[in-house]
Amino acid sequence: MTVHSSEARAGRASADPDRAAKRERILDAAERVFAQRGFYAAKVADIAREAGVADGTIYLYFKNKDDLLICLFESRMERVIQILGDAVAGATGPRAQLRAFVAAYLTLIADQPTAAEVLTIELRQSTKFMREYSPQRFGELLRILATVIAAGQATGDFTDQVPAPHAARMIFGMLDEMALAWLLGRAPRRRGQKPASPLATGRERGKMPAPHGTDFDISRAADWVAALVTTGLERRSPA
Amino acid sequence: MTVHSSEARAGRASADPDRAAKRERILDAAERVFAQRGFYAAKVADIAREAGVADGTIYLYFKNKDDLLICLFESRMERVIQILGDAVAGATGPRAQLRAFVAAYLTLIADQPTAAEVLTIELRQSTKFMREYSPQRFGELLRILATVIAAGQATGDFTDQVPAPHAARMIFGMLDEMALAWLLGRAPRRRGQKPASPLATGRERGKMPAPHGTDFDISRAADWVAALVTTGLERRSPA
DNA sequence: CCTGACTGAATGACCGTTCATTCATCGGAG
DNA sequence: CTCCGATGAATGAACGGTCATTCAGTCAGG
Repeated sequence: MTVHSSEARAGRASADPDRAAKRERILDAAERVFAQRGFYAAKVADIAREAGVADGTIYLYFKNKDDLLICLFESRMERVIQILGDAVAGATGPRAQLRAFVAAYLTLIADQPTAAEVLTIELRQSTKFMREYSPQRFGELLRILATVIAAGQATGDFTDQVPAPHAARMIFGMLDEMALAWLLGRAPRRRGQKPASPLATGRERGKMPAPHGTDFDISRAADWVAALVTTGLERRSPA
Repeated sequence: MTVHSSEARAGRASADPDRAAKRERILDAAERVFAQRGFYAAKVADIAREAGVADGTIYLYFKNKDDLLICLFESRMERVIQILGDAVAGATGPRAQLRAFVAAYLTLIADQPTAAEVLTIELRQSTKFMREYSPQRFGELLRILATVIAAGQATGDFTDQVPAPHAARMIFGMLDEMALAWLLGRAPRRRGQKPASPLATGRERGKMPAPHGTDFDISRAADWVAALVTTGLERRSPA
């Protein structure tokens, strides 16, 4: 399908650019389906339908369902790291860089909620695996942050009470939790199908509108995170 | 179908205490198996064997596999909340209470790594579901923390730049991430069986000893978290 | 004997994966 | 330019393996 004018040329030419596009179509579909149903509940057939291809076609592009998840992770994570790296590079001085990182991360979540949902929620279904499987990507993200902090410690802007790598981990934890809270607090489910949750196979409980009433402006979260990270909770000077 | 937990009473004399004990045996077994294999990869038969009962027996105590996970969650989470509540109650003043909470949480992780693994890692396999399903328990935990913070804000010990509930979330995120890092950084796998990870069905990569070389004294983590939370990264006074 | 807790082999549904087949496209021969 | 066989991407029905769940028995205690 599609292949109109362009590809023509040198015989097999259609293979490369077209192939990549279809691969991307499948990844996009997988992203949507995983986000909606969760990895384990997502059927390969669902993804195929969503991508508009046959079940078997998926196996021409990916080794198996696991491979699909891994490739999706790699693809999206690369994008994330790119953006965060740019954000940091675009700021000057540890404080500004730290703030830029935080803001960029949360903006990313807000802008790409579907991708974020997969990275933040569904991939956790195999966090243990993912972090064992591709510590690089995830470590890369932490390293960007740790580098900023270490730099700040070197210049004396930041205290060195907390080792930079651990500080980075904690900050990531804060961001991750805020992202999670925000993602779960949005309009609950999308389409008509079964309510997605991997476990909900059994009964269907009346879906509560939002987990706790958790629903907030995520851009404000950046300020909260930045405030907590830089100045902490304690009042600086007595009242 | 199946009994509703507490109903029994009258009927069989031995029924109640005995029954509860066996139920607990199954829960313990499930905890171990889930921690080792992950929820989806864990077979009901594995849990039965681990508990020393027949497959069918599990269904005399739990409605189904999902129910088993839910009950496990409820059981362990109750314990956690109890302990954290006590820790806070045992300290005086917002700062001390905050520190007590942090220390108690991480101590819990260190003392009960198996339970922690289930709550922190494997339950995440269905975070979306769990948090939708039982927001109470999880919210309870956050509320303990938020209450401490709000109290501190009221007394003027803490800044109110960050709304207490969100501050609580962020702190929990930090703790969670540190717990995760520590749990994943320990001696990788236990028994002989397949390497547990739900996804690793495919190839088997030479298991790296530890994700990044992440391995640290978790009790020290309490200090880091407390430091970051209370005073932040920025140096208080110029160098 | 009853009773009912317990057993574990048997059942059946479900889904990832395969593969025989289809068909659009292409290049060379006439 | 047209025709023809080759090519391999795409298809989707069917396969096979894996478990969760069931239930017809077993048996110990009363």
